[in-house]
Amino acid sequence: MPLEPSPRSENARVRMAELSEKAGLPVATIKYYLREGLLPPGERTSPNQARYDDGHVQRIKLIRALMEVGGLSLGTVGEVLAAVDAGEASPHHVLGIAQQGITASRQVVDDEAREWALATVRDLAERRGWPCKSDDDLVIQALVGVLCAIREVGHDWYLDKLDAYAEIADRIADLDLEGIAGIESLEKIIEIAVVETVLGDRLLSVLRRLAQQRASKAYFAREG
Amino acid sequence: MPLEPSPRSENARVRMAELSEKAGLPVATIKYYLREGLLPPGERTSPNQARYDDGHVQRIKLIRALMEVGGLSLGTVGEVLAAVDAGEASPHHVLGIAQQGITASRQVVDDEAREWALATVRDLAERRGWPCKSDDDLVIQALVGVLCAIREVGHDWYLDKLDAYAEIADRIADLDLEGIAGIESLEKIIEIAVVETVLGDRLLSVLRRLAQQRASKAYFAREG
DNA sequence: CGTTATGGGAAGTTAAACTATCCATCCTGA
DNA sequence: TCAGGATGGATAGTTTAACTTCCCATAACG
Repeated sequence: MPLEPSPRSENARVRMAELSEKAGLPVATIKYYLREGLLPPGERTSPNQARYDDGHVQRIKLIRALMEVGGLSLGTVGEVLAAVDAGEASPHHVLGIAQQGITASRQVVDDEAREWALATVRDLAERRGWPCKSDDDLVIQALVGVLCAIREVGHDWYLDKLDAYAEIADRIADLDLEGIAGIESLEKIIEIAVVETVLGDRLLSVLRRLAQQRASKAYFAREG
Repeated sequence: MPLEPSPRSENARVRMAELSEKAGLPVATIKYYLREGLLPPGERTSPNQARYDDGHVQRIKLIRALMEVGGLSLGTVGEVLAAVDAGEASPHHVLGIAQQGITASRQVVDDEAREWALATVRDLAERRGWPCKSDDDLVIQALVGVLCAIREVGHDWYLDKLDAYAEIADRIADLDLEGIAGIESLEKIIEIAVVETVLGDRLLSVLRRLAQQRASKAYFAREG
């Protein structure tokens, strides 16, 4: 057991083996993330040695959370984190990337359907006073895709409730904003926005499932 | 152009080529889905010929929507649809499968963290009057995973808002239930529940993003 | 009755996300 | 100081998912 030098201080500069242990990932995987640029290189101590710190551990945990909980691909995580690091002008843009990454390659082919969806979105946005400038905004595109999918699957009735869901979305957004209020660092704001939405989407979806159980139990008031 | 027999009635029994066209998928892919059992076999017209109907088209569209919009893997789609077909006793169970499929393989390793998350969930459920019987329920497990991920990533503050999000989840669930009220066929109910939640999660997440743009614009009241 | 399509299955492909193996240093404990 | 395990860096190999391609014996069409 030749190694155990660092006195385990709170923000220790550790080497690969310990980073691997703290992060709960095999060394080979961490090396892979380094190669892919998802993880910044360690701090050099000699031409071919390096140390890693708590920032690396946090970064790895964020990567895994975005993948495992948020369902993003490693590639999308890379794009999102790169945008975060770059302090990309607006959170919207960064979140657009994540959104795009989640709602994978679904560009609607049927022109008529896309036209209908676009009109629906514009109407909704106007009713709620939402910004809806460019039709080719990533988020708008995603919404168009979702709307078309719901229609294709034959559940148009569901769209009658669009306004009701939109109102709820407004309340969620207000809540989300509280998490950002008072923070100045743009980079921090963007990271919070990413966590809040990517993980928060999942959180809300699970809570929704639990609430559905409560609701259906109350409604049917029999075995369930 | 040797074929064009069916008079294009509304619910025609078509053959592979036309099914492929209506569904917008290559023949080979449809054959693959048949092999995998995601699609029921066509109606035989001779020992090795078959016809397909609108049910097949709908099924394919559902599969694609669940994959592309809902982000489920083909395997998860298969499990979910099998459960739907089997008229699996409760919608909860079916949705649990989907939930599990979305929030991939994230079983928390750290015992202490899991214990904390479980306690948090139980408290929350009690406050809201939610059912929370078995700790090993798939949905509970998913929630535990999400909670741990949020904590690991260092955004504990986010969890202070758990109750606020839970309240919103309750309102969503009530809305969701409207879509099911009045339908008797259990199988239909389950399908609606699946569509409402898998596609509905995504719908809500996109609406949320749009609402966030509105909210942040209003809050910062400057460029963004 | 010759051409084209079909159902069915085996094998090949592509991409993502790792995992394994090398090897020339490096570092550490005896 | 020096032997042996660890490290950084790179290349090649693995595994799984989701298709695609290919093939062939049988069917259907004109």
